[in-house]
Amino acid sequence: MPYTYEYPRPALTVDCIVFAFDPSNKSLKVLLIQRLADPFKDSWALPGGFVEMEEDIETAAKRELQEETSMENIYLEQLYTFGTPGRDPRGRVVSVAYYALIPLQKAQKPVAASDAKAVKWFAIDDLPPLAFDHDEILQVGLQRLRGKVRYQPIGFELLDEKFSLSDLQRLYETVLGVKLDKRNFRKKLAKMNVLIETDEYQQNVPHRAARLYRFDKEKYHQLVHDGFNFEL
Amino acid sequence: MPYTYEYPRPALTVDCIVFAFDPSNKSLKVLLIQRLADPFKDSWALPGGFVEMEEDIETAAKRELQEETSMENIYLEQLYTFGTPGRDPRGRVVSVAYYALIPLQKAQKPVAASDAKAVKWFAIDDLPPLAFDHDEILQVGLQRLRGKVRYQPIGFELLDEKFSLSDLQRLYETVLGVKLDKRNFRKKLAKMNVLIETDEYQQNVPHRAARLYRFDKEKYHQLVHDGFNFEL
DNA sequence: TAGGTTCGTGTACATTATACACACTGCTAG
DNA sequence: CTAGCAGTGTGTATAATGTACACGAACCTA
Repeated sequence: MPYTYEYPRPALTVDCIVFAFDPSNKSLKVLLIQRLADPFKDSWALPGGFVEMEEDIETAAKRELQEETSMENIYLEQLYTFGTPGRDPRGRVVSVAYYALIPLQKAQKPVAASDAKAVKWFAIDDLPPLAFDHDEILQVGLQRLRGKVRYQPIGFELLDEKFSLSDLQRLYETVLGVKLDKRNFRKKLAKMNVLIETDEYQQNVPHRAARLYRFDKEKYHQLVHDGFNFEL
Repeated sequence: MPYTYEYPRPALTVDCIVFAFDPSNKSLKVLLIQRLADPFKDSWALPGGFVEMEEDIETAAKRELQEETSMENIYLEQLYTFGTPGRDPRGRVVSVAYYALIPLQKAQKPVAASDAKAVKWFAIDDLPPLAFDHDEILQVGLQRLRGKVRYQPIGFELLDEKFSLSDLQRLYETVLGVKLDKRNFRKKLAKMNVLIETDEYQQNVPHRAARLYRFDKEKYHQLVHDGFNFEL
């Protein structure tokens, strides 16, 4: 059933950069799919797809994400819209890119959707070449993540509900690519007042177990609203 | 000459928020057009229009801008893409919003393009109701401007090539909505080392003339690249 | 020439950032 | 059972940065 318009129109897609953090080896990971069909058959690419006509763009991104990770309530933010003519060999395709932050544990086993041969986590510093302009999209996403982490503690979105302070520090060190001082890091966190101490401790670690903390979303939103500086 | 596709496609437009700053009365202004045609005939709206098929999205934004302001080399940045179904009564229209920063002097006399009955500068705190979801777009743009000003001195884009330190301070006070201390403001600026003192002074002012400064773009780009904090 | 308006400048004090080390816990392996 | 390994958790002194604050100089106008 064909659709006809008076003027030509680009196709509209979404692409998602799904970031996760693995505290065990301090690596930032991205979820990629292996394409099942041409163009770029068998290449790795960002998960994504066409936006349906009655569907909000962000809803489309969520739908695509859910197809791969079967997760709901994911932190999702619009990143940038890419629309240079020629970025897709099939014709003019404009893609709205989103990035998602998820705790690695909650998405250990991504499943290939119908348009993918495989789905896999890749460490950010060991990526295969990507289809289309997805390399560029990913770079923009990384930059944004690094920038954002400074004035909003989005780091929390990348950790499990309960986490140790060392995990949090490792996350910041990985994303920002710097080494932080343990005592000073904790001092600043304490002042921010967004952590809730729990009575739980790490389990099954071959050393003294660290206390686990939760994250106070209400206080956090207040602070973001007030333009608080979360530099660590 | 009709264009036919297998699946339905949204139309793609750009909208531009053009910010300018008037130091004389400390007001931040936005350029609006009055619509010539339905929908929202005679309403005020952000300048914008359809993206052509062979044209990059940013190029489209620049083109639309030039039609209204006849300025080139405008600071332009992609803001956000709005695509909620129903935001345009004519059908599904996805709009990539940009914001531009220009020195007011360089665009004193905007000219109405073919799709506009009038073009006018409005103070940000005295706006008419806007067509479509342009109120929302403008709010997002304002938020972004306020956020950005803290970690990138985009304020400079809003001033003439040569400006006094008081103008710059007024700009920051207006955008951020705070009052700053003159001596501390200058101390911080001096440390940033992005200002070049000229030998010129204000002309035709009814009081002691202030020295004019220029802005060292090279040093600035270096600092932005290094993640420098421009909070003032 | 007196008065109005904005310009341009420095210091003392409070706050915040940084550098730095060691005893404790809990597990593991001999 | 105990020695040692790995990671946890805690405080202080010093340097750097931010903040509060006032007045004489320049220039124009009436």
